[in-house]
Amino acid sequence: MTADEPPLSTVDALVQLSFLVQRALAEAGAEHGLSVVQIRLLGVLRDRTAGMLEIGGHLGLDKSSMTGLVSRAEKRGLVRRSPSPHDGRAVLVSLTDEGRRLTEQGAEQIGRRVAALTAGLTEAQRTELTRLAGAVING
Amino acid sequence: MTADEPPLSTVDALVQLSFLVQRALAEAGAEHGLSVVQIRLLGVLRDRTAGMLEIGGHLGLDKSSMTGLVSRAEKRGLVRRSPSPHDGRAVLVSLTDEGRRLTEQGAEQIGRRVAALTAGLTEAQRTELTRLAGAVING
DNA sequence: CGGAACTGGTTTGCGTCACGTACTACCTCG
DNA sequence: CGAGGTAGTACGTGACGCAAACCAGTTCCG
Repeated sequence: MTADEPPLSTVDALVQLSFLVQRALAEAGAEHGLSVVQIRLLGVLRDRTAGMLEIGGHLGLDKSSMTGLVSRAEKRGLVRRSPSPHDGRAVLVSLTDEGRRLTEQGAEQIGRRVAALTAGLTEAQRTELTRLAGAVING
Repeated sequence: MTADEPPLSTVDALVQLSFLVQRALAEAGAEHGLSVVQIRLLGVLRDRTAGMLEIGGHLGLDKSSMTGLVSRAEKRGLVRRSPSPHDGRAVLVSLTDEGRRLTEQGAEQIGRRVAALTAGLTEAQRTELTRLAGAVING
């Protein structure tokens, strides 16, 4: 008998939910030896190709943190560094074929895991949750 | 003019929302030199006093990870290790007064930051979001 | 043109965090 | 008592993350 849990505050609910999602992300990544940060890196590069600084902006990381992050991904053959044609200082980071393959595959698995979290909701509830989450995101 | 964003899938919405919340957590913690993990540690200890293994279970961490985590918190005077009266092997971890103070204070700041995320919602929407998140959590 | 100021990245050094393995001390059960 | 399981710790390794110093191209301006 699953006891009725005490009602959560909005804050507690969002915090706990975020941990659930993060854990799903971490587990999905672990299947391919990817950390959450690496997953985010691939996610950012999915539809664009960007410089280190720009990626760091998306991820909220310092540029000095980027070097190692990208280098590790590069060493695994997921990502490629190429010199910017317009700026001799800059570097463009993009997915390799292997990286793209892994990104698609990972996205699918993350989808499955996160969807499983909402398996207990009705379709209407899921839609509503998505709408509300979207409203928060586009604050 | 904030352009209408494209509609997000449920998965994308939850993932992005989780990152927003995690960032709020990280920022709130940073004000006191606490990492997200340390915050969680304090959170677990807020209403109970537990052994290393039990805490590790709540946090999803290996017992070997716990030693360092608790030791660092102990070094900052936030947490105390005491021998279990019933089991010579075990150790009981509990908050110090300083740790409790910081926990309360941090909880309040986290509350503010997370609440700020939902500032754009109506009260009814916030209630509904909380209900749906709760349903996922007790899924 | 030529130097000053700026900018994108890397390097280095330090601390946090997480894991696996190995080891100690302490139960518990037969 | 001895075998086996359990709670924690120690140690080495690796991913992260930041700050500060540094380099090489860029841009700005006189």
